[in-house]
Amino acid sequence: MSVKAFQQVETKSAHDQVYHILKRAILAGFFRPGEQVTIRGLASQLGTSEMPVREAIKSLVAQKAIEATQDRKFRIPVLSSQQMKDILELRIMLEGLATEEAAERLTQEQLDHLHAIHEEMGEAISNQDSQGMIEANIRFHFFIYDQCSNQALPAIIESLWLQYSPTLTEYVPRLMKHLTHKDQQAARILDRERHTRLLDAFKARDPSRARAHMEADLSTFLRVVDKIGDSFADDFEQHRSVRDYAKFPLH
Amino acid sequence: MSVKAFQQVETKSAHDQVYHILKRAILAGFFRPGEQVTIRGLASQLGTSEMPVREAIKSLVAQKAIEATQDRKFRIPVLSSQQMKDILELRIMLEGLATEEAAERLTQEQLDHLHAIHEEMGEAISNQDSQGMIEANIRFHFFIYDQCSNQALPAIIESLWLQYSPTLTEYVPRLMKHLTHKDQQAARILDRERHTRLLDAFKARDPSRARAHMEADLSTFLRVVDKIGDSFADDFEQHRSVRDYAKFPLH
DNA sequence: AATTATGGTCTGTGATCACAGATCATAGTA
DNA sequence: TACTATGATCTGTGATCACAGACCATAATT
Repeated sequence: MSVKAFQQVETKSAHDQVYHILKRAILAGFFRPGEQVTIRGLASQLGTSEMPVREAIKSLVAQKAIEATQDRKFRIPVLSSQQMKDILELRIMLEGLATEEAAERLTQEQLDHLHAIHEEMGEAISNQDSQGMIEANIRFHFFIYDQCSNQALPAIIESLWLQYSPTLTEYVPRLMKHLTHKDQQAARILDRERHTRLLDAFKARDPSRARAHMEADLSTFLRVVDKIGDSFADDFEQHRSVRDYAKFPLH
Repeated sequence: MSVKAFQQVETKSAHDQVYHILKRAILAGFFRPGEQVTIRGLASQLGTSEMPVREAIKSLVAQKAIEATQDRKFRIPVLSSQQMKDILELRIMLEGLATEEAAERLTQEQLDHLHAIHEEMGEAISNQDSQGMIEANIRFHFFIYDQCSNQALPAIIESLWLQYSPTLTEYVPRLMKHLTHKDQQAARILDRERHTRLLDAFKARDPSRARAHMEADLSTFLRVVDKIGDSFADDFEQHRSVRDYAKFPLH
């Protein structure tokens, strides 16, 4: 289910297509926290009518990926640093478990596929293709999670990512400013470094080491968020901009 | 959010009301696994039009509380014993954590409220009021989870309950048959016994003991499901019956 | 000039309708 | 009698419309 967010979904229903497009767009950082989303706006930009968009938005509201405000509008949630930390705490548990379970089951073929995604991500970094980098990162993680033995787990992890991604995307460049220049340089290849360490653990057939790496990386980020706190969270504003959905075609 | 499923929701939107009614109905075992739910059927029985019901169903589909079948119908999911075990495994982690966190924060007032629910459940058992027993049980658990420090946790737990409750309700009487008569007698007051032990741990201000009790009880059930397996899961059929929504008034 | 009133616009909401696909009972046919 | 064909019915789906509330810019009034 979750990795399908970045695959072509072969459903005939317009509602499902809109739903998956919006999920992809949210995960890819296409929306900014606090940004308002409107039914008619999305409908016209996606070339469909209100109905499928309404249902998709309501579905995402149920998953807390979109927020229904008191004045009867929809917007992308703005997470406080406390909410970020809460979700990170759960991510450490759940993605740690999923990583360990996946490590116990990964076939050579699946490992090769992970390597392929890893290479794609390397190319995206080389080409300064941040969009491609983000998408490769998502596909890398969810390909792992989808291999875990607990079938209920990937969906929960995905729901956390959906809540968390827009604020995360907004946080990252701001977190960068709090790092030294040397650390910034390191951070640019950090994701890939993490993936390399994970792949090593997978190759070594060491599930607990794989889990430890995943947990450690998320814990590092948790500490950073905890340190920075809400010091810059107050300037999330209501965003409204013309959106280019060319990357998420409906047909 | 979650405990509100059993409170009066003061929203003006028909969609939200239908959504909460359906959640309550699902958690309370009102639907049987495999049972078909239809938009027009619910709309007429709830005295509203198709639109709010459509949106509510789509929301619940996104949470996997309702399943969209391949032949374009909606039905209550039928979970295999493996799916039950997967969810139970996550429940042990998540409800264990939530219980521990709640135990660290419970005020005396909240403890008193838990006692009150505990008493209600005792009366329901005495009166053979199974509906009241189930609802008291739900309120007892979610009142605890709602007190945990991690604000993202209760919603995840609720989503697991929504997936899990219909099949669980169907399982229980069948599991009973696999117990000895003496064990059956014990099982009738099992829920209350569990709650008593939990309340003791809460009163003793012992979070880790509270967590251990919660985990142990769920683990016991996990072992039972594992032992019984899918031996009787094949006779879940498509149910269709006239539903009495009198207990879930829309207005 | 400052305040109030007004009207247009944008929002979600609920209702209704036409339609296509699936299903099933019934009637027609071999 | 057994099989087939047909038509009624039920399903979700998508589109469209009217409506009320919020918002805002503009005009009228004090």
